Amino acid sequence: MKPTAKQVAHEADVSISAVSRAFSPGSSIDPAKRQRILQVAAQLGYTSPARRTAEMISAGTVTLVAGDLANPFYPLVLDTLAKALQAVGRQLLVYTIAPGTDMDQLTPQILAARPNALVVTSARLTSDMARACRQHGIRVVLLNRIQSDVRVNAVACDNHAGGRDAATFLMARGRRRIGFIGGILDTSTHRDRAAGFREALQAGGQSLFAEAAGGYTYRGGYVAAQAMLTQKTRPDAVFCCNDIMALAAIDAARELGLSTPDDLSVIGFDDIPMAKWTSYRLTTIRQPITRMINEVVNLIEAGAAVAIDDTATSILPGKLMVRGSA
Amino acid sequence: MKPTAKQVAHEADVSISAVSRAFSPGSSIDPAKRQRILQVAAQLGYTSPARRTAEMISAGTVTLVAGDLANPFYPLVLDTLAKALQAVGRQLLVYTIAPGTDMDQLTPQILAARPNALVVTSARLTSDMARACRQHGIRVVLLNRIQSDVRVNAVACDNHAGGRDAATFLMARGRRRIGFIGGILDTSTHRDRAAGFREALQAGGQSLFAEAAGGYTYRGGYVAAQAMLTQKTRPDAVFCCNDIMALAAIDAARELGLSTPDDLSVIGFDDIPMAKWTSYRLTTIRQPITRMINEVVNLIEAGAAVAIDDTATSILPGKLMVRGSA
DNA sequence: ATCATTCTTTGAAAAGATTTCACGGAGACA
DNA sequence: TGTCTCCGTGAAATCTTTTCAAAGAATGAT
Repeated sequence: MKPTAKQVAHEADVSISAVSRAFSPGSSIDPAKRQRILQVAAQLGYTSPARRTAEMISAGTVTLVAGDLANPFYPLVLDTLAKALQAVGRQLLVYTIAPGTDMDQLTPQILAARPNALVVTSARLTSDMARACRQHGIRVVLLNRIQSDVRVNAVACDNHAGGRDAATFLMARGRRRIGFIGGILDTSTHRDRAAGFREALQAGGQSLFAEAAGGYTYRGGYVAAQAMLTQKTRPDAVFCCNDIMALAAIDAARELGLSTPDDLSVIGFDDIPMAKWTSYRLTTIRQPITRMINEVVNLIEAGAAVAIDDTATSILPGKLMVRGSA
Repeated sequence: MKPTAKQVAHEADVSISAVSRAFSPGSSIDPAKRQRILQVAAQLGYTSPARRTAEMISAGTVTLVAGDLANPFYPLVLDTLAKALQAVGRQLLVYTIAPGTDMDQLTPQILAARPNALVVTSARLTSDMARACRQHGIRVVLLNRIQSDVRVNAVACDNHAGGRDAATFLMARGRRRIGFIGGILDTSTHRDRAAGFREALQAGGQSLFAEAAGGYTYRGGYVAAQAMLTQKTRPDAVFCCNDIMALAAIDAARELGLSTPDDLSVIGFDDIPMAKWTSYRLTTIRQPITRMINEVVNLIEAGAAVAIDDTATSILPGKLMVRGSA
């Protein structure tokens, strides 16, 4: 019935010992032979008992690689994901990496834990990592980041539409000198939000009045806004690529004696809890976190059934929350 | 050399099969017999291979139970802990629970993952849970919470001294109507900070001018501050039990046309990133996160060597960061 | 109350996997 | 070239899990 080591040994024309050795790391065996045995074993569907229990243990484990916990949006994501996974009885392993770093040095650690799935948010997935995951049968879901260079599942907010909505809204309010403070240039969130924003501006007969990159941080957003607002002619509105930069822009304006929204309209993206604070009342595009996480969990759960290499991309609509800042 | 099932069987006067069954959950065996076998096995130091690999896999896993990710202090803790554990090659499992909830319903899930250690922050550890952990040899560390009803390790900031420092500082600035906005009454952070604050006030010949509880949330802090500031005679200073409530107090004051620090001095606790933002420039007690996490990791690593039931409590000094708000 | 049936528990034995052992061959070094 | 060491190997020994058959306890129907 169940495939045994003996069958594998016979098929691969080696001894039973060799099969056992192939499955225990660190035992002395010719790498080529191990490769062949593993291949035959995979074909017959054989797994060693040790590996079987290992799979038992780590069954239902999801690894999250988070890039930027300093942005309050991501703790929110983490919290939502943690609760969603708890609800379906899965475990959540968390790794964080410094923003901008890639995750290659973590690869061995991550793979050693043998998670069922890998959720990556706000961090770059290298193609090496993607390949390694595919090899180990680990389902990968990119959250809020779309990469065309690797074929993986992705769930994101409709950043393009969000950018468009922001532009449309500002133009409808009669703004004529509209600026944009971006995040990190080679991220899909930056690109899509910028593209949608620019596109709608163009459709409304306007073009970008000013532009800068704020690196998704408060500090960066503050510096960028300050620079924009101290020009000879300053913008009367800015769309910021995320909320903390938008809050920074409001702070910078305030520091210069400008008031929002009279002197400067500010729109952000994310709808972090601070956006509601009375000092800010930030108008922003809300990301549908709960729905996004549901989608992620669905993809992970489906992953067990469906073939592993399908590339589903799920884009969910954001929602413009109009508060006081624009 | 190594103890085998046969030895255990002989010692416990049962068959080898029985020993095997005792170790595989769900097999039919008399519970009393299993108990006896497990005890003999523990005495001889025998573990079944399945369990051995299971221990291999989950070796170095630390579980964090976080209660309140909405307070930006805890994402900071999470990030620091994640990086520290990554550095020593351990895995971090994360669970979150709604603030105020206790963690008993998570117990089976948490134990099933067989972590090496459990770090609990901003959540209540029940004595059942503590007992279960002790039984399974899981080292427990309470972070930023001290419970006298269970005997576990704890790492915290010196909340008492922090409260004292806040009071001393406000009095030195000539404040005479000093209020306090607390968190949740039955938390040790609240109690210790309040006690230290009150004590120093008393030593300076003053007493609390006003007092309210803000539940550690922005909303709660805002409401509390608003209520205090709309009294006939309002306080000229408030010490808030954490930073988000302090920011809320500043917002509430601002909304009422009061300025900080002229009309109202505000001091917080934690030193979250937002405290530095130019709209707030919050004077606050900084918690030494890095040192606290180091301490936690030390306790966990030491846990392997030292006996399991020692009750180490490590209190680290905070530091008053003087900015603009007081 | 009695008998049949089923379920649980159990050790013996079979089956399966890992570890040990002894051997053979490939390089390293004199 | 000889010897020594180290790696890879299958056979065999050892260890563990699983299957099997039997005994006993519990349940239920008559």
